[in-house]
Amino acid sequence: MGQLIESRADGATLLADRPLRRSETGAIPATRNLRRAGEAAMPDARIWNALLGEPPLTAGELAALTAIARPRFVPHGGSVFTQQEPARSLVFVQEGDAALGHCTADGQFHIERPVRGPGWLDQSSAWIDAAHAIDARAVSSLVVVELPREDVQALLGVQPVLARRLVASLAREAHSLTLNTHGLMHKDAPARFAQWLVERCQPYADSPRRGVVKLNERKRDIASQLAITPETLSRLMRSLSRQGMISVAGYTVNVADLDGLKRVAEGA
Amino acid sequence: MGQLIESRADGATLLADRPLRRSETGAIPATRNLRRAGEAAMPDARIWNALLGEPPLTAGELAALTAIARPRFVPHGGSVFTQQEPARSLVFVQEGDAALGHCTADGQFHIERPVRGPGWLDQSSAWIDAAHAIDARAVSSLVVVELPREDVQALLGVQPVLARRLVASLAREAHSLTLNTHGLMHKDAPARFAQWLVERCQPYADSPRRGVVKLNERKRDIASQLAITPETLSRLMRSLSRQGMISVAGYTVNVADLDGLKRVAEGA
DNA sequence: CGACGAGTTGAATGACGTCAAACACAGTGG
DNA sequence: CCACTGTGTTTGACGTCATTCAACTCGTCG
Repeated sequence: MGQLIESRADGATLLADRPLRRSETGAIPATRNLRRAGEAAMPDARIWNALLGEPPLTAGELAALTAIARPRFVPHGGSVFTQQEPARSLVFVQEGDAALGHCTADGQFHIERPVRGPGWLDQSSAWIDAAHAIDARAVSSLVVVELPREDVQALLGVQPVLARRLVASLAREAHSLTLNTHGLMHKDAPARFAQWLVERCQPYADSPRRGVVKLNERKRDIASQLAITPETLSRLMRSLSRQGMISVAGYTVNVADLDGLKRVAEGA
Repeated sequence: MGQLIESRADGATLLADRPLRRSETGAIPATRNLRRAGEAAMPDARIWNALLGEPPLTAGELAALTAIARPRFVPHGGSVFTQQEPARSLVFVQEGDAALGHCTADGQFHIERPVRGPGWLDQSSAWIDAAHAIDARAVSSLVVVELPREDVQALLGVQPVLARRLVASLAREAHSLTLNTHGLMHKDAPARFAQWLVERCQPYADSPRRGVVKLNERKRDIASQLAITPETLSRLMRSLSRQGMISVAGYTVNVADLDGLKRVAEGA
């Protein structure tokens, strides 16, 4: 009860969904895999397929992967790995919400990229005997899985299809990092935010120019990902609202002009 | 003759080396490989080892790679590939100077990352059937080599050591892109420029706190890489000079306080 | 010489960050 | 039901950093 209610210019009355509060994220999700450190479940087919891309893996490949997986439990707020720490495994999140970012001097953690559910945290550092490039933290309780480099390397020779998948996965990351770098170098804050919205906007089936974006994270964390301050993000949302491109109700953003948003995302 | 001469506060009189002028870069370098489009030489062992990292490749591996290499000549200023263009090969520069960047509306090319001699231009897009993430242009005349994805993929199964190398090479790129992104998000212009200097500063053997950086590109291109304007770069150099950390003579930067520079690079 | 391109410098503008105050809401304990 | 607190967001005033625009220098090339 008692959620934020706002009435909008278009006549719709929207019920704002719950913001993510610190105390809530602390609660351990009611998931069968998260009971205790010792008994974290091994990743299943769904996880591996989500990590390694489209064509489903064969039973043999799944078995080979599962054989080398080293699952590990990380409590909410805990550190998965830190920058400078030498990487000896490929690391991914099997379940839960994590974030890549870096720790400031005053103990604050600045999120650069959130990583949800099945998703890689670091699939590159271990291959080149380098330290992890950035810190990784548990935003919720997590099951992370480590794949020791030597073991993965041994698999490469035996399972060529798997090798192809791992390469593709790494390539996907390099590709998206390249695009991301490009955006940071040449786009201003409004363009980056508009792009962020466009990327997660689900257009309505009946009117593809409109859509909704649910904000699942605190706005300050969104700002952090965009490399701007929460204040600036707030002003950006107001500015886009005034232009009639979006309307904001708590943690729900109604996109009224997706094409306009795309234009802003390209511009500058 | 008639090079720029500046006298400095520390009393040294320095002969500035030649800046890169547009017209000069147009000249085809006197290199045996660059005669005509048809006769670009196949990459040799030196090239492959530079591309794929430390432990030298075996004769068999070299032969396998050379068998699938498709060399191609690109004249100075020409386009190697463009954004949006679907990638069907891994692409690297065998010889010459290229640059990754993007073309502005008014025909200007903004350099994001220069790529010299043996160096990858795009080793990720082809693996995921994506378009090239950014444009690539020839800063000098080039021999670029394309490795068709299917052929490389076939190699993966036969040459596990080669697969390991390709993965490492891709991982190196992902790792450095991650660090780069980090810098763009959290460091201001002075910090980024200081880092840029530190990275290419060759410290003197007898006094490791001092060193030299030769600028091989136009300053506006350096600015472009740092995502700042030439004016700002000029002011930054003056500012660091005033603080006594560097002294600038044309296209030679004398680093007087490497530790100080490193401090600036970390700060902010 | 004059034109041009590269670099520098200064003044003005703008974008974004910083700081402080106010507000909204959830959770607490009376 | 109430006040009280803590966290998250919003808003405004202000400062700072970097870009923009315009002038000017220097060296090269025609």
